Amino acid sequence: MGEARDYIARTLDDSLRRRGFENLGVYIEVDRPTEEGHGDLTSNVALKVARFTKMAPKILAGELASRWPQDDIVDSVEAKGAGFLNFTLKTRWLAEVVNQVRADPAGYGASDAGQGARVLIEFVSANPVGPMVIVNGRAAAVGDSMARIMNKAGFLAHREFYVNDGGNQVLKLGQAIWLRLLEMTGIDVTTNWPEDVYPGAYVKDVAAAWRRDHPEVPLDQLGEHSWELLGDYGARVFQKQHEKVLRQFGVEFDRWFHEKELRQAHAPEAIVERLDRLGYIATEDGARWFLSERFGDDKNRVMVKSDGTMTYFVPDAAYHADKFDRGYQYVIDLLGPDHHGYVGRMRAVVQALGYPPDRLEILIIGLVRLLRGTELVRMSKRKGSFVLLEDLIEEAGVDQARYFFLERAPETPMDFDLDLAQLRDSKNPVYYIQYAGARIHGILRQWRESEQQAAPLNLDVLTSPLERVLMILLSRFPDVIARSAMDRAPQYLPRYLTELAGAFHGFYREHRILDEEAPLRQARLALIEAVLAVLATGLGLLGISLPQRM
RNA sequence: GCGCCCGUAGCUCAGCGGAUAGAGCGUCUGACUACGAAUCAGAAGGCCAGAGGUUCAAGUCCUCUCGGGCGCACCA
Repeated sequence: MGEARDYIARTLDDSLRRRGFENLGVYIEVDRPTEEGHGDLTSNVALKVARFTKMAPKILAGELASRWPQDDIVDSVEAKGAGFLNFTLKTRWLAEVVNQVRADPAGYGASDAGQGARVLIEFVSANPVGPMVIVNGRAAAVGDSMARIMNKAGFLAHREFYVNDGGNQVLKLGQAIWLRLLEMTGIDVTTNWPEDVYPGAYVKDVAAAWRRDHPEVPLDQLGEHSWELLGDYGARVFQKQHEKVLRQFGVEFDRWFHEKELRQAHAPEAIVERLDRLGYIATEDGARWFLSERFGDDKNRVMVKSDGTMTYFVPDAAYHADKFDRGYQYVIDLLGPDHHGYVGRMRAVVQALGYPPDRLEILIIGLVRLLRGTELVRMSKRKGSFVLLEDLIEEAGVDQARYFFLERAPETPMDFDLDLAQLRDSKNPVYYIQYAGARIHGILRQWRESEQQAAPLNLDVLTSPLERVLMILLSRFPDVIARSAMDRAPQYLPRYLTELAGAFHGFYREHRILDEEAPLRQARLALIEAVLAVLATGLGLLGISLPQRM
């Protein structure tokens, strides 16, 4: 399809030049039409260039159509409407896509849209002070699939999880573990529980685990001086947990980047010094401020508090500098909805440090509201009440959960209906796609078990409209992936796969395969094998399985 | 108050400045003695929140208004 588009665009350009219209190439667009009956590809170039050619779009389109050269790709050209050119491609040419897919079933869909650009996608980055919740699952699904899609489209994308194990949060976690340890000795800690320490009951398990690992330590020797130690222990426990749950969810990170390492290397201090040398640091009220307003931020930001400690922002700035220093051309952050107050300052610091600010792409993952039926489930990390990602995986399954997260635009707020996600019936759209694959597997299985002889493959016999629709969809696959990668929009893929599955189901109802004469049978088998390959690749990019039987 | 996201069919949402705005669910009608009915064919359902503007062309871009969500710490 891409090939046909390029060819048509070139030919249009030639025709315009022959008429004496030079340099109109940028106005040539060849797109897939939004409506049926407008051909396989369409161009609005006659409308676009009207003000340069001083020709009525209708007339120019008519002339371009009537003088279209003979070729193997375009079957017919029609001038329609206000000046549109509608191209119908030769069915035989389209059928070549079947050979293309069969030549490399797993590789089909790849493109060089990304031109090998190195990309770092940071996502989830949940603090290691508690279990992962459903919102983390959305970021995990989006980030992971985005990386898979971008890699398929010729980018070199890496996945990274930033572990906030260096700050105050970990101390607070240590304090909570300490309190839970005291509790185990019979002391009442709940009555005077400190307000800013997580009361979540899950900390009890961590405390118990620590006790098992360190039975020799007398509990009365623990105190405030132990918080860091206990916190580090807890952070490691939770990171392990995160890794495990994410792996279950089909998400692997290329690197877990520890804030602690940055601190040990004094990278945060270096960042403040760097900004200071550049003249972007001012001292006021005993604190050192980054003058981020100069770079479009709402207000200046404290980097070093008056007590000498650094704000969370500083190591994070150092982390981002590190990303660019490692040679990534695109740095993509997927942040939670509660972080969009953070975007301005991060952009500002990147710019201040001399990195290209437009290469920092911050995508805010929309809020996930949980419903059970119509009832809103309230979540609060501080109160310790929330639905865990592992519970969701258990209840809904990986395939369903990932599909729900990936079918809509990442930045839009969504309602996640736990009841609906648990439905294991046809209402769940992921089955629709998987069922198409299972049907094809069934037919291929039956074919292998039959006594039928294979015939030489001749794609000329694929002439029915329903076959044609499948071929067009197959040929669009690389474009869909490329566009999904360029727009950072994984949601294009579920929609495409639903369309492909639907086209297959329609074809399947209408046409027989194994009952046909050998040439047609062979060609249709090849066609559905190609459909299967694309379904498998597409679902694979989404991290969704394609079972052979359902 | 300021900033970000969102207002499209009864519901959940697509829609890369182009032609008659789409899909799934729900509703209604129909289709299996045939490779898997978790399927298919069809119908009904819309002042794209509202008002201005830019454009040959606006659901799409710009401005304002209204409605919903979220964020605006010497917290992380």
